[in-house]
Amino acid sequence: MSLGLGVDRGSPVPLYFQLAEQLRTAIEQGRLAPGMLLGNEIAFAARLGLSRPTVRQALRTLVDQGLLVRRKGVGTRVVPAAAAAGAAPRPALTSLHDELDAAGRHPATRVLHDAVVAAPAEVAEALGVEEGAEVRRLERLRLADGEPLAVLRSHLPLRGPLPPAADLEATGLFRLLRAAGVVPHSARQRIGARGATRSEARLLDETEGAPLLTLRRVVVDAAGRAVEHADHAVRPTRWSLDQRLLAPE
Amino acid sequence: MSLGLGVDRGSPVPLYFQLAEQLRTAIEQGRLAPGMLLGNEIAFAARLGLSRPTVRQALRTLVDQGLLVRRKGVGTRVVPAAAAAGAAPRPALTSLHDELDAAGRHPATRVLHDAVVAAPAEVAEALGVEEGAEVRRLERLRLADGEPLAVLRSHLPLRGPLPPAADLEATGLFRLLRAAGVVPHSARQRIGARGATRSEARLLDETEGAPLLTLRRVVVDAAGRAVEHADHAVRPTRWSLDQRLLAPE
DNA sequence: CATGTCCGTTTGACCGGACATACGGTTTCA
DNA sequence: TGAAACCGTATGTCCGGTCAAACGGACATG
Repeated sequence: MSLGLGVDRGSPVPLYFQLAEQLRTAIEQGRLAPGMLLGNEIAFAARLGLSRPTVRQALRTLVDQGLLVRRKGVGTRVVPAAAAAGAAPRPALTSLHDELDAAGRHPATRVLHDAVVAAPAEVAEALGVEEGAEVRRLERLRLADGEPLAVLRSHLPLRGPLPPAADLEATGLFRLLRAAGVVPHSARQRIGARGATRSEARLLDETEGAPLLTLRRVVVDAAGRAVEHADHAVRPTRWSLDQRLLAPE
Repeated sequence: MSLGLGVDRGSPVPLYFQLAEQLRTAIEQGRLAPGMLLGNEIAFAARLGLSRPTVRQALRTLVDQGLLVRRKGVGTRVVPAAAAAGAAPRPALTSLHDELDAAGRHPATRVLHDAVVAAPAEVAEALGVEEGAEVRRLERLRLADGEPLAVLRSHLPLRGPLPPAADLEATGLFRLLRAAGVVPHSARQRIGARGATRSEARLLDETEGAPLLTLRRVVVDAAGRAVEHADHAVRPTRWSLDQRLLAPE
């Protein structure tokens, strides 16, 4: 095979994970061409000194990510386009702040509004609190490289110690929540578009009615408690969603 | 447990799949409350007359879908919010036509343009053909319940028998491609927004500059060959993207 | 009273093997 | 010559078991 495949049993990193990572980089670097590869899981496992379940676990993660395709009676093939598509795992619940950070676009935040208000009907239902119950309303302006990027409107349930407003200008909301022990688990997200309101236009340096990308999401933690109800409006000329989709079987 | 759990060994449906489906419906119907459930995989497996790996395979699919959370030394818990979020598997590469169909919104299509043209630079690169090579350019107007919904612009590589234009008015492009033996495998998608051009506005019954949701995707098949380069513009007042996101570990 | 340690429990990782099923090419038969 | 039957091969499913790692509470210690 001449690929530098081989696992380190001394490492605390699970064997299946080591193997998956090595295969992924091999695919992305083009050292693994399309065609019948990795032929025969059993022989492959024997060559690596691993058991078949372990090898299968590694292959499965790559199949889940669309890098490999398995067919019964044939074998496991590499999807060549995966290399071009780059390392894009499943669409994940990410933080806009961290995303900008990772892209090297220097995020910054200005807190426009931060107060406890009575929950509007829609927010109350999404957060699982009674209508009119007190929630924290947060409105922020997110900038990237100094340019206005998005208006972020959030409603948070009043639970536990809340992050001080000052910190919100320094880092992202998700990171503060996580530091406070609130771990986001999953979210429902609706993506749409609409024209900018007058105030949004002023904040975002756009004209009234200019097209904005909208993200409405409800984030919950592992216990099922609502963490955040967000309603964001983003300048589509400065940011867009990039996703990788897999066809269902 | 008093849940109607039990697998049918006579069925051709895999045991782990039967179990996963039963657990999923139990969760969605609220028959499985949060708290420590399914306690102890080993006992659970014994109770069902299955082996632990089989049970774990069932649990894993549900964990992947965000319905369960496992913690070492604690157990496997049900995520209650999942019930509210509904049965939403990972974001999949779906067809707009089929999506409307499933929602009972009676999709229809008008072919506005269908011709072989020289590939523009961007399209050529995305499709993996040389710039200026011949590709099929397709422009369609998609309607839902008789109302204009989106302008669909596609570029298809000239390969194999192409679906006749007449069929395009009757059904979706994906279904025709699949019938022709071209199976979509994965796609990269970019979601944005912009103002409607004059011609789009006329087609969609909007005003010029009205905000539109844009989808740009490159679809590839399992062999890595590009299947379609699409550039769609959708009326956000009539349709929006609904997704369910999972937090990474 | 606070802190650190031990320990039972539960999932995580890994191994070996067995049989079923689907695919693709070959061989055989009409 | 064409189509049907056959067979090798690969993944899919399922089983049994072992050891490690992490969590949470009880216990002992300073």
